[in-house]
Amino acid sequence: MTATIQDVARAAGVSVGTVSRAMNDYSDISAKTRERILEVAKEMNYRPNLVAKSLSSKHSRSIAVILSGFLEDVMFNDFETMLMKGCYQFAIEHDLDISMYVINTKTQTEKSYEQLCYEHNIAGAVIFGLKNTDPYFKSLEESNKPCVTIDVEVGGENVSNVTNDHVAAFDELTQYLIDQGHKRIALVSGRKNAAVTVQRFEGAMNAMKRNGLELPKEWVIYTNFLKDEADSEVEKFLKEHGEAGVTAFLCMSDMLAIGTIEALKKSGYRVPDDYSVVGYDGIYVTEHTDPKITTVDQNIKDKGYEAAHLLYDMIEGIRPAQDLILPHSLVIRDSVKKV
Amino acid sequence: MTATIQDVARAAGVSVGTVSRAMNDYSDISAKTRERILEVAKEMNYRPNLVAKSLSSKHSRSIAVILSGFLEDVMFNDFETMLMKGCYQFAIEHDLDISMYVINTKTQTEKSYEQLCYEHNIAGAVIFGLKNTDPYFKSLEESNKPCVTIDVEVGGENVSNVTNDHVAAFDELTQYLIDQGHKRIALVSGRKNAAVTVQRFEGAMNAMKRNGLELPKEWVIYTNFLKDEADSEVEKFLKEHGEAGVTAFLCMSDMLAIGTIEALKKSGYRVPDDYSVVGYDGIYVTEHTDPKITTVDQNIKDKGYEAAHLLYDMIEGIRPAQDLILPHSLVIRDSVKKV
DNA sequence: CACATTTCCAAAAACGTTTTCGGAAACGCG
DNA sequence: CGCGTTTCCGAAAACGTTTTTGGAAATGTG
Repeated sequence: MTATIQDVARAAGVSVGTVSRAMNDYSDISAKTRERILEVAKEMNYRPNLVAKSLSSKHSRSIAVILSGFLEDVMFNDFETMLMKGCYQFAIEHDLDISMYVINTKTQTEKSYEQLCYEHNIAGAVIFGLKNTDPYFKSLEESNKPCVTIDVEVGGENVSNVTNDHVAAFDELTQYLIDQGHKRIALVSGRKNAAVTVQRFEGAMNAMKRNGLELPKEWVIYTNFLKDEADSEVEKFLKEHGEAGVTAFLCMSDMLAIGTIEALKKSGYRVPDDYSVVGYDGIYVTEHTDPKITTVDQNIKDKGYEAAHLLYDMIEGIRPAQDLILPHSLVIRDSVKKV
Repeated sequence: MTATIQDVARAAGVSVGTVSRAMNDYSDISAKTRERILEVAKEMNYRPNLVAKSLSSKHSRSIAVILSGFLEDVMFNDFETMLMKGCYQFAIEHDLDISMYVINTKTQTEKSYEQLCYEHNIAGAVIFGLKNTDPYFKSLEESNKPCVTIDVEVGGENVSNVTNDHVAAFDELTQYLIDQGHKRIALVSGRKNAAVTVQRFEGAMNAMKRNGLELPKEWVIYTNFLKDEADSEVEKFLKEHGEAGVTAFLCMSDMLAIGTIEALKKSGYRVPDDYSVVGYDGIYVTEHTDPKITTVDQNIKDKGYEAAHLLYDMIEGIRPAQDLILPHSLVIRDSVKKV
């Protein structure tokens, strides 16, 4: 079996408390005994039991990534993975214990955020995938445990948010389309009341108004962010408003852009020759589609890293809860043609 | 703060042991007191601290997914995510506590598998991403904790392996190409000595020999499973052996297929009209490329689910360690043309 | 009714750590 | 040398559970 602190203590001829002090680099121990204990520990291949450590210790070095709806949507694999990579990167660099938990709307009602933290003895979490109707909104706000949400504004004393300036980013994306000469632009939108939808819509409108452009009601196509919906809805749009002279589709996500392109191709059009299309998110598929999709990269891995960073600082009392707005970048590829 | 078992005991007027018995549905407690305790617990919103539970309890209900090299390669996001989804699915259905750990070749030397399990009090793990030179090979074999590897044969009393019949699958894929009339087929291969490469090579050769086909040395293109390598190597191949009359590229992974298609397009060829290409893995990008790529789907999510399942059964003593071969399926799409 | 058995529960040990408390030894200073 | 500090470390409490042990009460049996 694996050696415990008791075994090390016995072997080194000291008490367990002393071994603990040696292992944790405390001050009230002589250099000589520390050396000796460390040596013995190494020889015995001793590793502290993190569970016991976590139970006993006052301040926990464990954080978590909480993914809501992970098991439900098949779409955004990249997003979650890249986010986690960022978080894990930070955790490893700072020797934090990190784990991942999956929740959904149902489990959110059964167990508060604070309870989840308590159950697993974690100091805080980076939370991704919350819908704005989710019970966790209240749960987080009321919680004493710090947390960092991604792309969703919660409020509360202990909750930070890491996001991009989606309004500005979408404005920029729209402006790019306009700069390429597009004047009649259809908007492929996400769920009507989702926070991200609202922000991106605002960005689009800002750019259009600034350039004296109109966005007729019939030109906005609503979906639930699902590729297949974009596919069928755009197909319908082409049938109904094909003669309206639209030259470009401004999509609120990359998956919607992919669906849009599929619909266009199916209807016999070429992208970008007949219609231009842009996406939003910067998931890696956009590099491999035909044509490669012009999009806004959210740098999701950095977001994960910075979220973990901020969480850590909140836990350690280095930084207070705050909102962090990370830079985005317009990625120009092949799905837009100058007209 | 959150209620502990002590608080519940006090509130219900019983001892902590009794509360524990009530919560865990043990037999030696009267139905009446159980009811009462459960009620009190519910009212107080009591949730057992899983860390304490895990420390105290003899048999742990925690399993883990261990990802090796997670932070290194940017390529196979899908793979890991889908695998995890499968594992988490099983865990949630069976009320297991599941967590995820990231290791790499370096951390493998520092800490054995058994130590990692001990540190986190986990009963066993599903392990993905091991390279055949990794230190964990020995570590797993010597370990007392059960584990399930994915796609990699380790050996040892407590280690199972969940995989596909890659030889048969690649044979099938090759046969499909042959059935479509292709006789001169180039092979875009992965790392020379990797287990998966060897198996897939064998499958390809089986099909070719059976059909009386040859595979000249110059027609096998080696890569490290990286898309960009496929891109450049195939480009080189076209320059050097463009006149050899090759009509199809048999790729050992989907990413290689994507790279191959890019190279072909860059060189002015159309897929599948000028050259046919097939991939292997079934990652979701292949559905969105142009053309959509014909491939072999490994059903990675099922693999995750079954791996967790087998792990659980090993822990509970229901099934012994064993190798599980899951079905694959040929997914015919648009990247192959009949010649 | 006496005794054996069963049912139920309280008390306490155990899990492997950290942390607090207190005291012995070493040291410094007059 | 005596006394106050400081340095170092052992003992024990604490973290929140589960599990073992033992015994009182309830039940069954003759």
